[in-house]
Amino acid sequence: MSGEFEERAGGLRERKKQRTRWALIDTALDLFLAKGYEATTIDEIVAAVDVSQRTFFRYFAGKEDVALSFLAEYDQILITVLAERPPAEPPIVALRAALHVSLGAVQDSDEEHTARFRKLRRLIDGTPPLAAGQLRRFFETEQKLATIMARRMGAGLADMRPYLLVASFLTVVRVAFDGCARDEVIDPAAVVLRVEELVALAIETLPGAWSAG
Amino acid sequence: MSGEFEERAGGLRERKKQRTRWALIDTALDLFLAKGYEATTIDEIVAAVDVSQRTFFRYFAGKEDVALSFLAEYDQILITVLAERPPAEPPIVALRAALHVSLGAVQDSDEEHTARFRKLRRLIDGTPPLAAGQLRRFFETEQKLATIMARRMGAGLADMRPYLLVASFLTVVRVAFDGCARDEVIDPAAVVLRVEELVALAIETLPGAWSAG
DNA sequence: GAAGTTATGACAGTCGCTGACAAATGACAA
DNA sequence: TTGTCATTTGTCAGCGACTGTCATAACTTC
Repeated sequence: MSGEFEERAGGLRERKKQRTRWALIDTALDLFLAKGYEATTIDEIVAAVDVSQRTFFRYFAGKEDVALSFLAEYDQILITVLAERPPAEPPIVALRAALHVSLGAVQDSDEEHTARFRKLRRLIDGTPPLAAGQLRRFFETEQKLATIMARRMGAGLADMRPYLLVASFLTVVRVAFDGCARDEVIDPAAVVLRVEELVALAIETLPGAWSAG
Repeated sequence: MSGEFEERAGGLRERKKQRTRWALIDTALDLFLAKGYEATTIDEIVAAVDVSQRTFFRYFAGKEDVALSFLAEYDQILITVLAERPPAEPPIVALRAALHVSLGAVQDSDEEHTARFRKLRRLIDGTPPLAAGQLRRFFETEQKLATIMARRMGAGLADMRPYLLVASFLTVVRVAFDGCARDEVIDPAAVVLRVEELVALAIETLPGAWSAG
């Protein structure tokens, strides 16, 4: 399911919008890969899709956004699932479960969507603005997850422990993605595997590494 | 010592350069605080300092950089000190020691520099581009520290544990800064205290939080 | 004080991005 | 089908960040 959005055909208008949206995304990704991110202009993208530049900026917040926006879906899954986890569950277990569902959605993507993941992954390495953008997305998700976690843990506003836990958890996930980039692991299934492996490694080694202080 | 750079007067030329540099930084910070970051144009900054726009971009990589660049000094301290710590020391102890030195440099700043910290701190909250920029700086420092840590720990390239430790450590520091921002703690001394407190809290609680998985 | 190096200014241009208004297009009811 | 309405799109004009180029000015060195 490359997106539960264009499936629910809300009408011709909505369908058309989704079509341009994905056309812009795919064209942008291809151009970015072919000529480089910075060397590609918005004008080239919109010319290829045959829409006006103004329309581009009605769909996306900026050049960076056209490449990264479709990842937001998975952040949302993470947030939603964590919020619905049983409150009695240990925090780290709940986080891991939410991550598992989110990564599962990545793995269940159709061919088209998998191709986008691959392209984006190859693209982000060696494109600092995109790497920075992804970093920002992680941070935004962290804020939302931390709020949910604080409620789960019944923590007061001054209690930093939920923030600490969520932030360090997402950091592990991010490090896993970075590692995949470094080792040129681009297949979504392989990436997913590696993320969960690193979370397991973190659970195994982090307590010891931190408690030596 | 607001910077070990302008102290070592390398000649008239060098002194003049440092003077314009700080003039640009201070003017920018003041304007950003007065009118807002986005509402302030580079033209306004350079007009106030009476240099050309072109000169501005010879000193700084961009609008964001003029506000954040002077923090780089402290990242550098962190890196240098970690590299010089005795290899036998437990990793977390070495990180903590390096952090202590870096934060010590912040506390030992002169009045002028302390004022800059305050301004920047007030500025970053509610200015997403600057917050994102700081996030990026953290990430860059993380990469460098991780490399040093990998060498310290005698870890191979595939071993992610040094990355994991450094990244989670810097995340704790970052969360501490965020907490200061949220609670409007702007005094450098208070910020420093809070960061070290949160690191202590993390050492106390993170192992337990992570090992429950 | 002359020669050489380096910083600065002026100018022109590209590109990302936005506001405003008019034209086109799909939605819906008569 | 047709007319009305809401929404989307294109056009245009403009701002501001940022860069390359080249001449000029400033410091440095001998």
